[in-house]
Amino acid sequence: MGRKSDAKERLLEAALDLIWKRSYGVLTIDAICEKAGVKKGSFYYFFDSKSTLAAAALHESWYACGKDVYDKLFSASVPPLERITAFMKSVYEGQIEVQKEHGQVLGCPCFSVGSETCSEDEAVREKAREILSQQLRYFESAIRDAQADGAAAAGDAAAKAKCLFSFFEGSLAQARIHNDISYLKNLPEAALNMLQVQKNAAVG
Amino acid sequence: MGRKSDAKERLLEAALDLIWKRSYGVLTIDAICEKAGVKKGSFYYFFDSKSTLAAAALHESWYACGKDVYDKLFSASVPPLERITAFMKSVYEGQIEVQKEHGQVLGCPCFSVGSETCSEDEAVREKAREILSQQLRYFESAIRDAQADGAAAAGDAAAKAKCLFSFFEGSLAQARIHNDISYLKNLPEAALNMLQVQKNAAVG
DNA sequence: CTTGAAGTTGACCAAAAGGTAAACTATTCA
DNA sequence: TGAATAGTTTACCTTTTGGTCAACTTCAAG
Repeated sequence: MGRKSDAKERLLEAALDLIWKRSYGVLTIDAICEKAGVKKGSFYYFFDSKSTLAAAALHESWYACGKDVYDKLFSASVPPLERITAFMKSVYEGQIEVQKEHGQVLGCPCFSVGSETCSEDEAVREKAREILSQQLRYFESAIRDAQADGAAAAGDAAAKAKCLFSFFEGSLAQARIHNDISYLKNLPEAALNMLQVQKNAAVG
Repeated sequence: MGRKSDAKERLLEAALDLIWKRSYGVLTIDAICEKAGVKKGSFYYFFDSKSTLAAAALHESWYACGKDVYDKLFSASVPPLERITAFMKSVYEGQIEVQKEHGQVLGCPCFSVGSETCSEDEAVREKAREILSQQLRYFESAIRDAQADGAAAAGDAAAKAKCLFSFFEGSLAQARIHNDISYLKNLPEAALNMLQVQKNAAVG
């Protein structure tokens, strides 16, 4: 019973949007409230600090959206290396859209925020780490499957996944920093190279 | 003539330290002043905003320190691929020290700040971009030299450099986010792999 | 149609932040 | 010695921010 409201959702959305488009540091409770069209009193009805809200916003964005995308692209029904290339391609295309819409490549909010909050703000830091660790596991299991198929070179799959994921996130961040989508264009191809797939030499 | 002072240097140092250990977002003029042991009036005597100071701090840290390290490690007297592996190794070892001293892997301030300020704060953003672009060029020219020597696979050196540099910065950022030095351990080896050096198969 | 739970509002407060300026101090050159 | 220059300090102001609270509104179940 009682009154209904979507204010909580609006706050989560506003916070994520500010974090993604700008940064965690730029978050103020006033700014979030204004963007969400919610009064400060209501903010404190739902959350007890901006850190709590930000962690919740990252959580929602992953468990209610991002994860589904990963699940689809990394589906076991797709050949393992294709999961990776398809994922890379989809990120590239996604960021093209983002740049068109916002005038800026925005990259991955967890990675940016994770780096920003790594030495404080435990709630946010831990949430970013949690999500990034989950994303890493998609890479790892695709690599393991590719190795089992003989499609990827053998070797420590966890270490390779860390490399590939670092390369991926690093490229995304460069694209954000330089607002330059070209950092993402060769991602699919470069990912395959990293996994040392045997290639048919393209004879000119 | 007039009075002497190192207040300006102390402000630059304090700002860089705060940015590196925490983040750009956490910078406040009061905090910088307190850390530097300088009164706010003096701050405004030397700088006109925190953004100006931060850009100057990044500038100083690169042109008065960082660049020398790159120049030494990427010296033309060293075989090109060794420049890269030696660089990677030195970053790994450097960050071990950083973690020991500060309890945290801190990574590369330009990369963190660049990502944080990419959609505002033009002065800082441009300075971070400038420095990162210069760093990229060290990679690019080493790759070019390695290709000329036949030590690295042929192909678009600029694109390869972007890949390698993204991988490098991505790994550093992961190490920072997870406070986990292991992201950097295999950097030298992984860098060589990325450049597709012909390897002597290690026969067990 | 009332009652209580759920959510909203506006007014308010204290602290922190950005920013200014006039008076002061130290240095050096003439 | 005394300007002129370079840097420092203190006190002050305004705006922004984080945070609280009591009064108010809406809703739905009994």
